[in-house]
Amino acid sequence: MLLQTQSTTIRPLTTAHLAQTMTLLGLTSFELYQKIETELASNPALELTAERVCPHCRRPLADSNPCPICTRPSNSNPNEPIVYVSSREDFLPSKYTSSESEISEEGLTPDSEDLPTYVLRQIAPDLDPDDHFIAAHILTSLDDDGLLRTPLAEIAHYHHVPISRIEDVIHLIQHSDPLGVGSQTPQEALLVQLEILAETTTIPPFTAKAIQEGMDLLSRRQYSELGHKLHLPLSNVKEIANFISDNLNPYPARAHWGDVRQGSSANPDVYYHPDIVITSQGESEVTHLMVEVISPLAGRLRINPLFREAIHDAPQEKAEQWQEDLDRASLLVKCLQQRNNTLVRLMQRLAVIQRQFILEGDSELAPITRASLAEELGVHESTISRAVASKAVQLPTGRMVPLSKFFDRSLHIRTALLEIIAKESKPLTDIQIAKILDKQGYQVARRTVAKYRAMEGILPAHLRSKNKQNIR
DNA sequence: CTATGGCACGGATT
DNA sequence: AATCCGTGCCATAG
Repeated sequence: MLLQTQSTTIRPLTTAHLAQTMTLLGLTSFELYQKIETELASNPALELTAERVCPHCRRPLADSNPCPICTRPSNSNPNEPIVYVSSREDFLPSKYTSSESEISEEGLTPDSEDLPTYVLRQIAPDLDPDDHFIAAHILTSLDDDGLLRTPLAEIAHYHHVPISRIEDVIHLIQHSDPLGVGSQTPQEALLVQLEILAETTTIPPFTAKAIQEGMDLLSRRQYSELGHKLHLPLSNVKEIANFISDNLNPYPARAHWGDVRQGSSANPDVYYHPDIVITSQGESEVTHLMVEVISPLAGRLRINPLFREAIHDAPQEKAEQWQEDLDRASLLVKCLQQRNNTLVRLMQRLAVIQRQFILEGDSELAPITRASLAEELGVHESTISRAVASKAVQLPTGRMVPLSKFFDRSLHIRTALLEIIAKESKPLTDIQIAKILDKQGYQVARRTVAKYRAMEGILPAHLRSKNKQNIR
């Protein structure tokens, strides 16, 4: 394996060293930024050097290694990705909103973890700063479906504000992507989506009414009764039902995270900060991948040499304090290096294994486990787990995905499934889908097909029509 | 009778 | 040790 980061030979590990490395590894670049910032402010032994820039390409460099792009041998293997630590200015966390830290604490599942942050970024520009707390509270209270099950009164009481104000914030949240998040019921979510959709599409008459008044009948598919209630012929009711199942999603969070496209209709001010950025260079056969592990600092963290000098003739009463500062500082620097080193090695390997996925998309994702990678790299499994958890990657397409997606065991099958359903001329049952998948080389039980379908938010065959339009 | 969702079990993964 | 995931069995809706 070429291109290692030269500088870090691993020294004898103290337990403190180990513990801190572990901690740092699990942090996102934003959290890292916070940590270093406070340390920098309180510890005189640390200093941040001026940013180092590659003399050739003017690329900012975050470690002491030579510029990986300019020093790279021209005959290098194109499959060998360039991985390095970068401090690109446009990803520096100093630009992030400060409300961030409050959001990501609750014990959410990894998949939904980023939803609150994602939504908050969208609404932040329109949000009264005083309401940030409320928004954060609401967003972290969402269940896995993106619905808010907590009574509004409870939230209002907690923040000592009138319910109407909570409702205003929710209104804002509901109208961001995924549409309808933060609704209290599936019904409400549908109505929000319907409202937006009405601007661009024609909607069967009485759809809103059907949702409002006949939700239970609708979900139970008791169409004839519903028709009776609304005084509509059965054909109209079926039309409404089909429209809803084709265009609306009662559980806003279900199939949406991961589909996040940047820049589309989302607010341009919205900042989604990756911890790792992958870009591709060149075209066709000789595409090179460049992987940047984002360093949250413009410049390099090191021990202040003056401080190191000064400590020799420190006044008696300060000596102990200073020594402690120095130790802490050097520990942090070392651990930081090690964190970066681990991440670089991890990405080095991942970029090779998942090259196809990065370039081609979901269907090419190789199903690998953290454990197998840990073995290859010769590190403990938990190291990989930590490194992978809660990190966001920006792919060359601009898509943001959680790093954990690189370890998704079933994604490739799910995309195959998605494709089958997209192409179907008439709704296929789970068993039929299972058979087709089997022909394609994916052996899955019929029951599993059903689960994947649910994961993707696709309705069962009998209430699916061939109309393959999505929300928006 | 067929298609699907719920529950729960066991093995793999973290 | 805790959690996740695929799967089989069974009840239920259509």
